[in-house]
Amino acid sequence: MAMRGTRKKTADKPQYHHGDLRRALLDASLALISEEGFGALTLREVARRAGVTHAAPYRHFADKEALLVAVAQEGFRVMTARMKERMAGETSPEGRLVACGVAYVLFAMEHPAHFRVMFGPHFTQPPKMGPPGGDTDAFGLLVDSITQGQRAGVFHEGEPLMLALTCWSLVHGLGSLLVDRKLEFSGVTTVQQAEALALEQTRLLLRGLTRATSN
Amino acid sequence: MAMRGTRKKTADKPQYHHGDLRRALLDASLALISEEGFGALTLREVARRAGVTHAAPYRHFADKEALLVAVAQEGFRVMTARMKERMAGETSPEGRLVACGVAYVLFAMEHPAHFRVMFGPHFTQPPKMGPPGGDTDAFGLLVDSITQGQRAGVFHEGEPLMLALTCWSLVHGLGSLLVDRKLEFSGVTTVQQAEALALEQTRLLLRGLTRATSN
DNA sequence: ACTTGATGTAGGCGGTGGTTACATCTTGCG
DNA sequence: CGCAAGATGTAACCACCGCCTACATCAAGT
Repeated sequence: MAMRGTRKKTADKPQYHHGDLRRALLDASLALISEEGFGALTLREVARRAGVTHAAPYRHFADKEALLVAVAQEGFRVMTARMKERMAGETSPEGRLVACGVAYVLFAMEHPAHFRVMFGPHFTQPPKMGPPGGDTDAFGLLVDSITQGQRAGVFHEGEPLMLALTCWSLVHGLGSLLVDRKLEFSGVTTVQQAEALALEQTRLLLRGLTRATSN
Repeated sequence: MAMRGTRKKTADKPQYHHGDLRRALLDASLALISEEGFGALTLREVARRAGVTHAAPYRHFADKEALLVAVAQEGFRVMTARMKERMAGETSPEGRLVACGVAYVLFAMEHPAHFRVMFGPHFTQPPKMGPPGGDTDAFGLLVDSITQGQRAGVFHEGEPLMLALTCWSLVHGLGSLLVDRKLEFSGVTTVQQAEALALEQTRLLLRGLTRATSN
């Protein structure tokens, strides 16, 4: 009963069974969440989109939650990388902090499915992140940029954790509102508009963080 | 036969078999979301908790989404009322703005199920809110308090909509993080702690909003 | 070649869910 | 008192899901 070539419509390179099903499953999950929402994420539908049987994913993920955990971890890696990349171009503490926040919002806009999984309420156990300073420690980058600003004397004194939470709240709120399309009434839809808005908002908060200088 | 004593005492309307099934369904939905999460919200389980058959809810809600819409609208009413109540005690523009933000976060902590439904991503059509100034126009309260502060000369000039979006982002982010239990690592769990944190955060942002002179 | 392990297929089991059609009961009213 | 109308119960339909087992296929090493 050899039926070969059933799944591929075009005779692409005769890959292995699938080539990299694990990657394909992750991508299918992200596309599915982006297009149909979190509630539509189903192992069977993910397999369908990847062009395999509904049992195949179990060769790569123990169960549905394991798939979600993988998505979340990948999300934290990508987000942290984006932040580092964006902060690298800035030298001043203010610039680095703003870049950090803008990167967060940009990540939400460009990877909404990752964002939803990472911060959504559907985990029995929070996916463990790497050690402080690791490639998933996004929050550490934020705290560091604040303490550096304080050491440089440009930021107000105060508990760094609390200040970091404030910054996080701001960008997480903006990111969430954007991802969930609650700001469309205000005309903010494109990535560029979101970036501009993030820039304005983070600068406004920055004004409350910095010491006596006017402006 | 004894169906009279099973329900509430405040008989504002003649009560039928169940008394007020509509109310009971809403309450069951809220409890279910709070306890088991949004994904566990199922019409059948809601009916189960309300003590009726799984088809009974259709006498009160056209479908599952209609139930959610009702929850969301109620949420906006309650949130707006909470804001007004909390802002009433304040006279200064700064005080009113802070009260507005703190009320938002408190609402999220005290009504997490409402909050999730109101701002969650699972609506085919956003539930229509009442007219500006109505009992569901929470965002209007925010914008008003900002324009009043500008008129009084204590807030920085600038597009009120953009400033309002910034305030909204901050409190929405904090509310979301609290509701989704992402701040437990920092030890913030109780309502009082959340209120204190909201107060600090809004005041920090306020410092960026106010003009040079005042503290 | 032949074995072996990873990978994917075929099919099924037990269960849930939204929804509808129709029967039954309760209530308020004429 | 009896009945229409509304509120709830019963039963059923159909789709889908998560997970599991048995089996086929393929790539590669010896």
